[in-house]
Amino acid sequence: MKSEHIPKATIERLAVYLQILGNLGRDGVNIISSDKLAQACKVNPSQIRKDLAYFGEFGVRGVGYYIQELITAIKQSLGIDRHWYCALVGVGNLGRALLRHNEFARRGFIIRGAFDCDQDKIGKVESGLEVICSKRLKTKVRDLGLEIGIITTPPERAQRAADYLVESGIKGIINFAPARIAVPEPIPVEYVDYFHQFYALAFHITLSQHRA
Amino acid sequence: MKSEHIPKATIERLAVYLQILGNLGRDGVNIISSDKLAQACKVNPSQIRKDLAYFGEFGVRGVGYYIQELITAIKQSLGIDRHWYCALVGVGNLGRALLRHNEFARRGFIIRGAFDCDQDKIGKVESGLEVICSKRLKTKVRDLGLEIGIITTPPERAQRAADYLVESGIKGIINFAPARIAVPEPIPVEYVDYFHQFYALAFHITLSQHRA
DNA sequence: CAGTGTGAATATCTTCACAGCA
DNA sequence: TGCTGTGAAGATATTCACACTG
Repeated sequence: MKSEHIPKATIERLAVYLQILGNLGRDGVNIISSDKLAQACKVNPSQIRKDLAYFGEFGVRGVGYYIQELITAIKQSLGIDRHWYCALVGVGNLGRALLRHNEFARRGFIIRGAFDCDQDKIGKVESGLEVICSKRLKTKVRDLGLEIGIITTPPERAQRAADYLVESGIKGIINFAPARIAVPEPIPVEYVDYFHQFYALAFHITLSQHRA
Repeated sequence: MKSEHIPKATIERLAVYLQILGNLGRDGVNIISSDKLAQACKVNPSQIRKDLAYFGEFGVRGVGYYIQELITAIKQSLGIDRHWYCALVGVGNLGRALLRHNEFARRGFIIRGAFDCDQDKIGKVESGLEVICSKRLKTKVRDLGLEIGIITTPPERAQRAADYLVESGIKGIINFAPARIAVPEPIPVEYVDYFHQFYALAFHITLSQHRA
């Protein structure tokens, strides 16, 4: 297959497959069929086969998928078979929590620069990183090889942070601030707000109670 | 319209609309058209009108939507025009970070119980909450009126946490642990893993570089 | 012969286009 | 006149069903 346009939903599911495969691999499982994997992540088996087919042929007919190979293949497909250096902008509560969270490095997203525009914060050290003035992003992005920007400012400062990042030549942005940002077309932006999931849950609970 | 089945994507967008409307409201804007709102969140204007139509008629023809009214209407539609009491299971790094994060209470999700199965943690106080043995969930869920369970355990303990929560009569679960969990049909589960967004971003960046 | 890979069929979501109302 | 609300059309995504292969 190796098609051009890949559904957003496929990417999300690949991340889920990866998670499950990782846990299975740790449990010592070596091979899995699309049916079994489908059960584990509650999707349709053909969905899995189709999702994988966008990137290549990773299975063995009559057998299934070798877990370690499949993990490698998915990581390659997503582009996470390598390190990504990140710039974090906004050293508030959330920013500090993320800086301390060593899961980032473990998953290959290495925060190498912490930025803020607050004079009181600049120069202080957080998790081994000196907080640098946001206006110096451009130099640092170049010198440290930063590719991903992580915005953790308050909402009203998110756009400015995005502007600095874009200007500095960043390749993509993850925005944790509860505000939409505008960036030039080619730069991808992903939004993180786990309250969305809380809202969805509240909605589903309310709905089922309404029916009852 | 007031239809029965509502697309998952619609719920996600409602959360986005809410975010933008909130920011606009704070900026003193009173009325907005679906076109203007659509620009702000980069979706199709009909999409917004259709999303809202699932829940009722909130606009004024020839005028647009009164922002405060619309916010109220969306909150009601999602079931977040009230408080939700939550149980947090797993007082590790992530659990502690969430307990300290007062944004939860501000958005109406009040963590009233912190649970763990580690004897060393039980009895300690975190952000004003005494950590309680997970086995005592049932009593506490009843006594404190907890409705939502938040799982912040390591992946290998997520299923057990889910089992305790289900057994205790919880109405819905948010799972921050990087593992899928199985629960009986009627109980809704939402997964939170912001690395999914990092993966999606890495994918998009890699894709665009590959094209270049 | 079990289980993948995939074209065809179905289901779902999004966008269009315009009727209808303030 | 301007913008909502919505049926119909179009675009996308999911599932089916089976040919194909190790």
